[in-house]
Order: sequence, then C-alpha cells, then structure tokens
Amino acid sequence: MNKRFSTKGRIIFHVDMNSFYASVEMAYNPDLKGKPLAIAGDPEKRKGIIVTSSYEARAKGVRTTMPLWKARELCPNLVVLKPNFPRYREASKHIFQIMSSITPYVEPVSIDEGYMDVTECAHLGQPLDIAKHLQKRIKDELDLPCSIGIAPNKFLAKMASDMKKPMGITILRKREIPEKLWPLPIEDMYGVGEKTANKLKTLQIYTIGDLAKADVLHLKNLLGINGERLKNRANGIDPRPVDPDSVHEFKSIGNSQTFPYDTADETELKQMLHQLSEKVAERMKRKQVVCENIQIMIRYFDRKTITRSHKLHDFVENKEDIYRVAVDLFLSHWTGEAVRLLGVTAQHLVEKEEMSKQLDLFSYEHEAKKEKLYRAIDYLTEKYGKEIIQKPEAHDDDGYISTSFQKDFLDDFKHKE
DNA sequence: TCTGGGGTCCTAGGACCC
DNA sequence: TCTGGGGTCCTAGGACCC
Repeated sequence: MNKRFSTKGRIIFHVDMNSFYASVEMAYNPDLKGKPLAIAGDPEKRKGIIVTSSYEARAKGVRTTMPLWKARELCPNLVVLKPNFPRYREASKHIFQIMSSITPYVEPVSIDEGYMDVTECAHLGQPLDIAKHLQKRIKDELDLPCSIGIAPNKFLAKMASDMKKPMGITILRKREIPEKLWPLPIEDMYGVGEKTANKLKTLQIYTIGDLAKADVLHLKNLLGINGERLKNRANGIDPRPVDPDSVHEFKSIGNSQTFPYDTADETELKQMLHQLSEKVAERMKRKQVVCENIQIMIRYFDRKTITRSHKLHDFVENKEDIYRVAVDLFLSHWTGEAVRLLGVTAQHLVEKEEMSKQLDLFSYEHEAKKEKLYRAIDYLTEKYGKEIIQKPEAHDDDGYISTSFQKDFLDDFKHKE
C-alpha cells in the first residue's frame, strides 16, 4: 500500500509565499524594501483595488480588495505598482522547480502556494530540516520569503503555514490540535467564509474548537455535506491526497472584464464578447482542449450578476464558434440595462487527445454492446422461442432489447457464456 | 465617489426516463 | 382511475479561495 494514499502517518508541507507580488517586486527592485508597497490595478479603468500589499502597508491597515483611494487615505506614502504577471509567473515557476527537486509529489494550488507530500523523504532528514532547507533555498536563490506548515494532512498543513508569517515554519501535530487550532476564531478556518461564519454563530459556534465539538446533525442541517466535512477538519481529519496531476486537469477556462464605464451600447458589448471569446480560445489552444459548454456572465450597473450557459451537441474550440454561442446567450438574456462586466467561460473541457479516445471508445463500446446483444438474442430465441424475443415490450423504439427485459433474461445468458 | 479576475465545488429544481 | 421513487442531465446561483 502506497503511504501517500494512506491517511495515517503522512507528512505534508504547505508552502505559502508571503505577500507574493509585493515580495517579487522588492526582489526585483531592492530600493522598495522596507517601504509600504501595494500592487493595484488602474483606477481610471475601475480596477483600482489592492491585489497585494507589503507588511509595512498592512501595518497601516491596507488590505486586499480595498479600493486604492481608501488605501491611500490610510497610508499616504503608499508606493503603488501595477501588477506584472509575467514576472510573477516566472518567479512561481522557479519556486515550484525548487520544491520539485525535493519530491515529485508537489501540488500547486495557485501561483504562490502549494502542497508537498514528503512522507517518503526520510533520507533527506527530519521534516523540520527539509523545510528549513527549502525556505533557505527560496530565500537565497529568489530573495523571496515564504511560510511553511508541516502536518499529517493538507488542512492542518494549510492552517499551520498561516500561524507564523513571514518566514515561519510551523509543525502542527495531531495531539497539538486542542492547544494550537481550537482557540482560533471560526472565521480563521480555511473553508469558512463570511456567510458560513455567520451561520455557525447561530449555533453558538465561535471558535474552531466549538465546531470540533458541535453536533454533526445540526451542522448538516445548516450547511449540508460541508457541515460534516468542516467538523472533521476541525478535528484534524482530512483524507485528501496531494495530487501532482491536478494542475493539468482544468475544469473550465474563462475570461471576464469590467468596462471602464457602464455601457448599454450593443456594438460595444458584442465587441467585448468577441475579445473575450478570442482570449478563451487562445488559452484553450495552448492547453490543447476542446469544450462542450459555453457560459456567459453579465454584471449590471448595480452589480447584480447573472450567468447563462448552453450545452453544445459537439466539441468546440475556435473563437468564432465560441463567440456565436456567447452572443446568442447574451442577446437572449440581456435586459438592455447598462452593463458593468462581461465574462465568457468554456466548461466541460476535454483534452483533444482524450476526445478522440472517447469517440473511439464510444464506438467500440457501442459495437461491442450490439454484438453481445445479437448473441444474446440468438441464444434466447433458441431457448425460449421467437415469441418471447418478439414481444413488443422486449424492445425499445430503436429496436434494442429494453433494459428491464435484459435484467430478466441476460442473467440467464451470462450463465451460458 | 467602493468592491478585479481567475478558478473549484456544492445545491437545488425541472425534465426525462424507468 | 390514480400515482411512487430513484437516477441522470441540464441550468442557475451561491460560497469560497487566492
């Protein structure tokens, strides 16, 4: 049995880069070190919100998603840079390369964080030493700070990496849960956002410890299946394996954009849909995937947002096909009111290679099934006579043997095979 | 003179089939 | 003449995360 898939005795790291974009900019331009720095979009284009900020800026109250003008109010000497995504992607690539030199079991979660399963890395030393070495390499080679959580599963590792920032390393053992995890306020728990926190408070649950001891039926009633899962995690139970392949398994690819000004101009809106469709098609091409479903998103002037999707009857990959579906959806659901944002997303993605395999498999299975049914019919005709096989209820409209009939008679056929 | 853009997963209702 | 319950697919929306 592979240890990585057992839920006992695993050693998982969660590596979390500290204020990543700001740190990359500081590594690139060391003059910025020690200054309150924020990465934010262009306010002229209504994108002036804080994406990341340095610890110096955070100390003044600057927070992610805060509008830029508000951040400037709190921190008048704030240095503001526009995001430089190619630069961050490059740094990210290096970080994951360093992680991968320790173990192949690396699962990137986002541009700046990932899990590692180091269960089988005993030959490299104690987990704490491996983590120190990893943190030092990322600092020495890229001049970037990170925090690392060490624990027996993903959830605990994630919570642990949050406990000491920046440049922290935290071990969270099962037996330390009551002392280290349970006192934390419920909103600090990964997977609990504002809405869930408010709901939990109606059950008098204020800390992770309260959740750990709460009645599972009450939780299920309140939150569905998620209630049970959250309770398990609060008790340190999380069976999810570290999956190095998950990066490649895209479920959807989408692009969306906010207009500089709200607009109800049909030409302008169509133009945006075209642009977005093009971007989506480009990314699909790079990933070598096709899609079976197109979704659009319309955010109106008042931020009311709707999504509309359409399942296609075949696979689609080029921009004109995507645009046609997107514009159809848009025109049949747009109220005519001013629009703030539009989005186009390709869903139900299938790898091109996988698609041809699927089509082959489909026809193969189809043929094999037909073949088997013909043999069954021959056999059953011989045994029970033509009358039974020709009974109308034995066939569906396409002439296939109906499933209920199969159930009754194919068992018999199986014995013979 | 506020609130971006990229995702994942879950839920719930209706259609349809058996 | 009246009517159950399970399963799957499609669509829309919501919660959450970085």
